[in-house]
Amino acid sequence: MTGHSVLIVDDEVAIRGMLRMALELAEFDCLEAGTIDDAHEIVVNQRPDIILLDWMLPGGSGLELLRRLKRDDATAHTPVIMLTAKATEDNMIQGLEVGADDYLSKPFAPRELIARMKALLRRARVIEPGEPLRIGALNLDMEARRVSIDEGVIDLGPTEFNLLLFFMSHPERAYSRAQILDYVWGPGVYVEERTVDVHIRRLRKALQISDGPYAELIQTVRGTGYRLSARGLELP
Amino acid sequence: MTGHSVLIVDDEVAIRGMLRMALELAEFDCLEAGTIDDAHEIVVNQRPDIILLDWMLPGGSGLELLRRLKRDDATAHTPVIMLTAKATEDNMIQGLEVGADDYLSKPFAPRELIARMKALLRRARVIEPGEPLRIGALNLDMEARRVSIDEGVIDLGPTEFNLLLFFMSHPERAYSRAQILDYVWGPGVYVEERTVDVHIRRLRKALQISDGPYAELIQTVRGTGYRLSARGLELP
DNA sequence: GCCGTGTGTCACTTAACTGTCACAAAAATA
DNA sequence: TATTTTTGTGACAGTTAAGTGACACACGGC
Repeated sequence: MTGHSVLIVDDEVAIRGMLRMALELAEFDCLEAGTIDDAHEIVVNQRPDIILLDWMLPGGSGLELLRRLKRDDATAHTPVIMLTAKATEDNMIQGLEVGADDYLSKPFAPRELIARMKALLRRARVIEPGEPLRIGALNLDMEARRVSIDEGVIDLGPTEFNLLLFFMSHPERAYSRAQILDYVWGPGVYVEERTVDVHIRRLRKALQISDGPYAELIQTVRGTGYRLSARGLELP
Repeated sequence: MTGHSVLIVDDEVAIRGMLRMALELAEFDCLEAGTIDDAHEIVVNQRPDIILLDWMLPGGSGLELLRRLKRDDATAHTPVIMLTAKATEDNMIQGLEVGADDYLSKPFAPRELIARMKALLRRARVIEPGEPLRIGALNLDMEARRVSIDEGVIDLGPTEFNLLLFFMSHPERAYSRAQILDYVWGPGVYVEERTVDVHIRRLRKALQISDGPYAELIQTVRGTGYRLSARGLELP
């Protein structure tokens, strides 16, 4: 994992410094930007391999930069990790809709940041904003917040929708209940871990409406949590 | 958030007392140490879930303890919050290098400390991503927590998965049953050594599903234990 | 107020996994 | 070959994890 370049976008010099130190120890090349305009310019000219983006930036939130990047073909495929201050409800989901690829809420462990960066770089899958997510005939439209199988609309509550959105944007990977809570409910929301089970069940039930095997997309990984995977399923 | 144990490492009794009070209110079990040696011993024997570590300690700085822990596989993943007089950048560099997970500079609000501890604990159980492990067509995907041969998914229980994970990350080397128990079951777990045999058998059986010689990967080393080796096997 | 909807939690059921045993088979030793 | 030691194997019961239905509460709209 050498030679990858990271762009750190944060307005606080101290935080940039800390991140830079941590990342350089992990052999990343660091670029820094304090404003959206700087960041945009650096992205266009220097093409970092990955972007760490603070949620709160002067002159528009991080979302604004994300939108600008994703609008531009050249940069649309750069993976972005969003750093969120904390518990601002559905930052996460909102960001997913616009096209961030992963999230981390402060305070976070440098180790985990690096682990996630590596995972993203390896996977090199980037969420396309606006593009509907689809698996077989299962279709999730972020903008309309609607899910359908073939032509049949699936009726999901907000939480189930977010849950499915999360899984569909992170397929083929197991998540613990704690992680799912973090991602879907937001950091700092304290609910029982088993609440996840109940919502998983509701989601599965909703997906079962069709006669396809879509309910089996969401698999339980015993002792760990859950995973969305289409492997081994016969999908149209 | 009940039942988590914290180790407080600080040489000032007054500070330890204050921390203990705050943490017990938040339902943490507290352990205390005043020196590095004490701390190290407690960590090894009692396995706290998280460590609060003062930067300045007699007989070496807190960093020294961090280094010692890091060197030891078993404790390398215990999250550590470093308490610093003031967050100097120097501290951060060195702290990050050896693996502290968060920093807090005195004086700090107990509330913030607890918030950060909770955040760290919640993330402590993240599923560590890693490079995919493969031998021939046998593929162990840590992120998905799934094993496959060619395209066929192998169904493993949690223990068998961990066992295979252990062997695949330490190939070509024989381990005693005691060692295997230590690594796979975790230290301090008392089960019969022959339990390993049974799980080895279950693992072999699962790997035999395919017609390849994958079950023979796990070899018996008579009088010693077991070993994973691909030598002499015809693998695609 | 009164609904309907969505949500989190609980108690209970069901299913899966685990550890241990007793015995069989194999290998080492005599 | 007979004996001893070590490992393989199938079955069992206890334990733990996940599935499930019901309920109570909060919320927004009427």
